[in-house]
Amino acid sequence: MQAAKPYHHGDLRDAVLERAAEIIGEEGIEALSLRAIARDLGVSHGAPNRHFKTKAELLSALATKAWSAAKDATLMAAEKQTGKNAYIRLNAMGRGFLKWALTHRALFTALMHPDVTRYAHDELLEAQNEFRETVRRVVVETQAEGRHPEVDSTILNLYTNSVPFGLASMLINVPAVEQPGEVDLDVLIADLIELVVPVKQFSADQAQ
Amino acid sequence: MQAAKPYHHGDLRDAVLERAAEIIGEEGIEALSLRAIARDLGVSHGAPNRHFKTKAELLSALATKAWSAAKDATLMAAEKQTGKNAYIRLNAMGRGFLKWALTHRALFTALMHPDVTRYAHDELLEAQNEFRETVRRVVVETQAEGRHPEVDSTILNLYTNSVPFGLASMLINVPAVEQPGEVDLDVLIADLIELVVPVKQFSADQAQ
DNA sequence: CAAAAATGTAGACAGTGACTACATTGAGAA
DNA sequence: TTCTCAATGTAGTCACTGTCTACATTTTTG
Repeated sequence: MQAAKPYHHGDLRDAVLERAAEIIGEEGIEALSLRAIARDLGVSHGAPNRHFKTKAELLSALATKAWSAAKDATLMAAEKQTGKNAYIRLNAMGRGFLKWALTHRALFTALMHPDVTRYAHDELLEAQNEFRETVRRVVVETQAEGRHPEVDSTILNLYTNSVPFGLASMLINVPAVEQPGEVDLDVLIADLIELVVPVKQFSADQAQ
Repeated sequence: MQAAKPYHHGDLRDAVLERAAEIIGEEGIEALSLRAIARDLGVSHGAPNRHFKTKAELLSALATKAWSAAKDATLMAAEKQTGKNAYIRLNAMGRGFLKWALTHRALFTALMHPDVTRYAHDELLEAQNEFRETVRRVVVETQAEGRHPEVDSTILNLYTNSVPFGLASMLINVPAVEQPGEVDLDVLIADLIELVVPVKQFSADQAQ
């Protein structure tokens, strides 16, 4: 006979976060319920409360994870362009972030959820700050290389961030916005980011 | 003696929508409850259901109202620039929209709520479509005047929309993003939109 | 003026978040 | 190793919520 189900789950905290992301993706954030998660994981309805005192705390933790994952995806895109100039790296970061957001919609949703701000924990602010600094550093570099030198760097940074965030928000949350096909996605993303951080100027074979 | 409270409220549907927006602004969308709205308005807990069969329907109606208000604010900004070229009109629309979003945060939140998409009614799609067409027309005009002629108009339209939407989303929903002061708001908005739809080129006294 | 549609009320039900007291387990101090 | 206690899971409870019913009141309409 099989060993009886152990009293302790072992990794309930992560399992709850993972299932929460699944439910948000499948049924929407409004349908998220601690008790349903507990049922799905085969634990009692109170168990998740050991790891998240309130539902807001669960959302906050999910958003923290999302900021961290977004930073990783953005950084990884930049590292493929090590050695290149800041334009090329920032362009890659924009594409990397946008691709991540569109392929991890539940996490991006948590990231931008209007109520997460209200109950932001220190960890959340920390993860969010790391993301922001990661981007800001390269934005400032592009400015040193001649991108919009006339503009205050805070403004340029806000603008640069707003495009990927706005695009992801609209494509994910706004009904009936033109949804790109699977194949076109990378091209669409590249065309859009090119408008914010142009790099075609550095590509010899693109000379028109 | 006072006349007894009338059996019928008179304008319950609008009152519910208005109170819902207030609650979202004050306590967040997660705290929204049909029963609390009913209590606040002094009607029985079931009364709102006569006007909104489900909570999702209420959110959908609020989003519809929001799209319509956003369109009005955007159009009104454009009409002040009648006769000017499309750059100037589109720039004004961007500023008008962003100003509206930042001064009507609850409505903008409803507009972008991730679950509204899921239960979108025809009216919502209609209101959203009117907004999109309003913007798209002027975007296409700017392109005819020489703005990014190399880009597909759908891409340019997505990009143009993404900046105000992204900025509003970040400033409203992302914790600890640089919050501008009251006085600076118009300047900040103008500087940001200038990056998307430049108009300083048309202003003689701005020649550097 | 009568009938019917619209609107509001009151009660019920299952599901939820959050709290409690209690049970089981595992890790570190003795 | 054994004991102790913090961490983790369980089961019960409570107020509250969304939604559904049956019924009451008002307004509209034919």
